[in-house]
Amino acid sequence: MKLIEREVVTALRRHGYKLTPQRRLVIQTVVSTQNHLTPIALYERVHQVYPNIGLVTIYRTLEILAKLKLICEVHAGGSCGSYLLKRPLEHHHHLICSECGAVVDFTGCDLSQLEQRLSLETGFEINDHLLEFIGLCQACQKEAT
Amino acid sequence: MKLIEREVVTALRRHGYKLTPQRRLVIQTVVSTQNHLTPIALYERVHQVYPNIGLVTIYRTLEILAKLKLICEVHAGGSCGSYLLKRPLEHHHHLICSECGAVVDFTGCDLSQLEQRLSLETGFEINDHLLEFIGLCQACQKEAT
DNA sequence: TATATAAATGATAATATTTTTCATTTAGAA
DNA sequence: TTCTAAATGAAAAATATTATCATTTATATA
Ligand SMILES: [Zn+2]
Ligand SMILES: [Zn+2]
Ligand SMILES: [Zn+2]
Ligand SMILES: [Zn+2]
Repeated sequence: MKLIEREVVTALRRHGYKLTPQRRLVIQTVVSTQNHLTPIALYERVHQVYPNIGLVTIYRTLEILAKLKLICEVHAGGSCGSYLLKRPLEHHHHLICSECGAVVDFTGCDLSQLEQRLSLETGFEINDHLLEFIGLCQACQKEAT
Repeated sequence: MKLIEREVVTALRRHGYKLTPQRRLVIQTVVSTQNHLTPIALYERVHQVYPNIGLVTIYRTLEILAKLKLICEVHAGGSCGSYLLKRPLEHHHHLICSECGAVVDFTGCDLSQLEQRLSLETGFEINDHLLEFIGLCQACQKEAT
């Protein structure tokens, strides 16, 4: 068993979750791919070796792994289905209030240095980036007191 | 009519889309809120003043506005439903191949200066950030030739 | 202004995704 | 080995999104 796999398994155990063969397989699959996977893509892979598994089990296992912060969510390419007027038409990003959903735009991200470093280190041809800051707007800060 | 609203309307016209009362209302609503909205939240608002509107019209209008790049998508708080093992448990981000979904992790984002600037400028209390780079991995670059 | 026409709408159905419910099975403690 | 709470999977329900199609309408043009 890979070291990282053992770590995930141990974390599950430590939090009192049982280690079922289904969960083992989900973990094995997640550990052994470099790609991000949707619940359904994951289901299809696990299903190959364990045809009896239910899609719900995938959802439930992902839920636990997310709660224990053992997996990350990827946004690029997908859609969270929430939209906003593009106020400055130029390149900009958002500062978002997690409480009320208010959005403030900002320009001047300057990630070019980081981008160049990553390009060199990984060989990726970088085309775009996604940057958001999450916090509380002034109004929601006051309400929280 | 607000200046920005007129700009959106003009852009629609310029691309040959008809200006229906339904579209006007969707645009008005998007223009007049600082919050990001889901299709359904938008539907509920427009529905108040135009009870006959269909949810499909909201979807279709958003689709057009997105294609013309007149709206932005927001990810914070939502879920794109794609997951990945958290390989370094420390704070890190992702470099994602838009072609094959391969993900490379990187650390050292250093956004603290930008974060501080935004905090001062907007009064937000910033708690988190979302950062992803999107591009083509080496393998997919070769395939593209 | 009246007319023609392609585009847009909304009702409905279809598809896709995610969550609930519940009877049965099972991992792990004792 | 036995017991019990947790986990599973089938099925249904709830949500979200997209497709189909008859009807309506915005706009170009006569
Ligand atoms: Zn940027
Ligand atoms: Zn997202
Ligand atoms: Zn790739
Ligand atoms: Zn960071």
